[in-house]
Amino acid sequence: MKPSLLSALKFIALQGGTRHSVHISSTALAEMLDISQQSASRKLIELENSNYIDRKLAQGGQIVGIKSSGITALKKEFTEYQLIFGNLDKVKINGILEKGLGEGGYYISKEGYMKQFKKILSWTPYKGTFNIRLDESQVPKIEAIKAAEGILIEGFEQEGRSFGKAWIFKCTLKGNGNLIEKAAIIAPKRTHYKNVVELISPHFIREKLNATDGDSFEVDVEL
Amino acid sequence: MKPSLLSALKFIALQGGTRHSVHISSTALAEMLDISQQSASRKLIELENSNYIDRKLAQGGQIVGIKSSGITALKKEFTEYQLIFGNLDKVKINGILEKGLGEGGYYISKEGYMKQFKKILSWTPYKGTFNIRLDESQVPKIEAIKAAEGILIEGFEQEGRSFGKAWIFKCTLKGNGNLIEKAAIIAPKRTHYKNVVELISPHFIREKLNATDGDSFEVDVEL
DNA sequence: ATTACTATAGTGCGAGTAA
DNA sequence: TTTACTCGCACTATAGTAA
Repeated sequence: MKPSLLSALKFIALQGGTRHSVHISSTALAEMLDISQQSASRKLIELENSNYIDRKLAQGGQIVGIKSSGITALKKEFTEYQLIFGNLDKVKINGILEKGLGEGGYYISKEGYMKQFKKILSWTPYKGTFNIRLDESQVPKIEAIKAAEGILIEGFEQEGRSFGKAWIFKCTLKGNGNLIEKAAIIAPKRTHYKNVVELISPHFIREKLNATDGDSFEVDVEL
Repeated sequence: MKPSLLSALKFIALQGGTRHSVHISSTALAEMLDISQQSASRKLIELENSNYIDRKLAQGGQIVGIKSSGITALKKEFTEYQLIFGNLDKVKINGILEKGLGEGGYYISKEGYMKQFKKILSWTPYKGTFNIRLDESQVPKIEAIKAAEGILIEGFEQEGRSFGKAWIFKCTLKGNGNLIEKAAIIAPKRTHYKNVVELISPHFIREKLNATDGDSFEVDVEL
């Protein structure tokens, strides 16, 4: 959704449009958004064509209701601002199981990391990661999760190699009709945008949940 | 602030930019906003020129920090979403005292209204209103307050005239170094955008606070 | 009063590219 | 790899206006 459309939708919402239909005019919208009446009119048409709102012309304006996809868009926005201002203590992210490269398992099984996991999580991770690929729409969430700064795992040197710092976030995992209570997201401290999250857990999740690549999962992250 | 700039600023904020400087690249921003790298670069320049962010070019990208005016802009946005989704129980609005037309006093002093005020507020309003003019930036708040639906005051017929329904919102009033604990905003149920709110109170506020037109006040509204 | 069409003006986008 | 310039074109906004 284009930012300019969103701001028009937000105006309607501020009039109470998420709760009931509201009477607005293109002139009023134009004033509010500081654009011309004609542009405001077009925005309303665009919002309607994109299925975000219902419209009906009426005496001296129009009756507008925000449809569910419009409310979803606004909620997404709201959630992002909550993430920014730390108003959330849990975030749900959805994605699908992806085959790992085995790398994750190699790293986390290093004693330098394992010691810290045991101490912080009070369980011993299975020596492999469970990788979940998120779709693009979830990226802000994962970015914000990283920004939230989880529990710090210290880096260390071993066999002449250096293993970097990482964040972990406790989480639960739902999928295939099961719930895994003990799990955590592990993310290198210095990484950029990636839409795959790696989970550790005391269980060999793939086997326990009888999961195959492409299965859908929901991760509830504690911030 | 233009909606497209705001969405760029929000991206920076989601990276943690409200808390500390973040390393981002125009390419990453471009992907996220689904615009070209060139446009993303331009947005960052615009944000800097508009004093919303600090920038410093760095190895493989740039170090960006959100300045206080940027944070203010984001908070305003956040507040509006909180208003939309009813996540606020109090709203602060600021404005200046304006001479009333005497109309408000005429209406509220009608027995049909007064009876209801006494019952709901447990105090008897002074027979006049205290009118506060808000600047444009506060309009979303007053719109949202109305959308929140306050305590309903019923309409009635008297002397062949009909007096309409109204909402009241309990509030407090701060200004001239004083605090008025007992006050309420009264707004006709069917009105459109007006940037003046009318307050009632058991006190003759203008006298009690020794207030003159143009003085600044803060109204804390209970939703 | 409205909404919203058409025609034109102008802004902003992205391709190409330099540093 | 970056950032960010110029330039041409396309999209978008507004003026004028009808309904």
